[in-house]
Amino acid sequence: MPATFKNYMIHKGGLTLQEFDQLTDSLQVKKVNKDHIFLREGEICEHSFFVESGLLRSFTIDESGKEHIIQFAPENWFVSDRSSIFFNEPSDFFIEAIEDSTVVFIHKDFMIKATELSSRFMEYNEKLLQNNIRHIQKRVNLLLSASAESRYLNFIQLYPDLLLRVPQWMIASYLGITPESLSRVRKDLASKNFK
Amino acid sequence: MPATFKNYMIHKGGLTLQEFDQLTDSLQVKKVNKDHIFLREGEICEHSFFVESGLLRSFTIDESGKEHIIQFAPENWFVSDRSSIFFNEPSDFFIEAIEDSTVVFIHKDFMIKATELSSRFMEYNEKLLQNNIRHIQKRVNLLLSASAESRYLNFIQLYPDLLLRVPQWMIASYLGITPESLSRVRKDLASKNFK
DNA sequence: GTAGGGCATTGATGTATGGTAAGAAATAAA
DNA sequence: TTTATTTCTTACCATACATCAATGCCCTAC
Repeated sequence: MPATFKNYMIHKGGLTLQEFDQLTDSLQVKKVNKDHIFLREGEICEHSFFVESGLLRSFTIDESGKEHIIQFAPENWFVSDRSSIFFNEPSDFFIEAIEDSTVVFIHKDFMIKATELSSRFMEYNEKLLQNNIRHIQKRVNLLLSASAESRYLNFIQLYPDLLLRVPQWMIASYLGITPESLSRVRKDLASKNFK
Repeated sequence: MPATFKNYMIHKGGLTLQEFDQLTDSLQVKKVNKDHIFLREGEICEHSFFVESGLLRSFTIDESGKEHIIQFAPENWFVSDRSSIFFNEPSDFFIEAIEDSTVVFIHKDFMIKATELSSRFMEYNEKLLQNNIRHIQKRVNLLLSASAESRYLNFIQLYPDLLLRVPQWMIASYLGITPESLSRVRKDLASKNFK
């Protein structure tokens, strides 16, 4: 039984206890180890994932074999390939556990049924979508306009908790720079703070 | 009467003629000149804009005064600041006409009412949202992983028609490079094609 | 026609970030 | 504990792209 997720859906997702209980067929909770892969590039994404504990990431791999991190998903976050689910297309990216995690597998039916069942859930779901857009949009803007250093500072502000949990090379990958560059950026910042 | 928009809504948006006619209060068609500004940074966005003819762009201006183009909107495209509309927040960006244009001002009520009126429109609207996410997501991935040259090539593929209509410095701005750099990229590509 | 403003190109040079390689430090494995 | 493996740092050099400045090219205005 997905305890955390159930609470989350009832308190934030706008579902009643009764509604939620009608939907449990589409849910599975699993404990997975670090490095477990939930989705591979080319597969069609059938689930959203809700992280009850632990930490996931989604990332692409480009032609030259480099990874580019799209998103981190710590406790109480969702991660999936919306486009793959919605358009039934092969996914562009991978989803993987960075830590041992407890994850709710939410079959795509869940969203459909929940939307039919509850207009409050529907509103919640649209809010998620809109939030998602806002977030990606800001990221585009940062990538277009900001230096590596200010993108890093922005990251620290947005995800202070992740700083400690995520290896630096992944943060670098999220920022669109190399681990070496991030190391240098950090060195510069440190020296500035001592002046 | 917004002829093109009406057709568009009926053929693609899932509205019936009757439904559409109930919603015209929320619509206004305007002819505007090149350089007309529809939305400024800091304002709360009250409308989506549908381009019947002409060409719009949305863009941000960073602290150092540089413009960064978010989106081009030619005929039959929508442009707005979804986040500003949905969350009632001041907008991060500007929307402006690049050409003399005929534009439908769609008050935010339109979407709400149309969604209540027609479940087919609701589906259409969600499809728009999902498409939007897919698109921005791909752009993030390109910005993270691809060189200026391949981003330009990608742009040509995606928007062959815009190539001719949009000044190069704006394409450069969309790609996240300077006009000078784009000029050099083009020079390189041209020389490659003669070998 | 001439004048002026935006736009594109080009060259010279600067800067931020990348690539490579080595070593240090941390973490996991044995 | 010792050994491996991964991660982080640092130094040196390479490269992509930015910046600055000059020139020419269209435009449109007059």
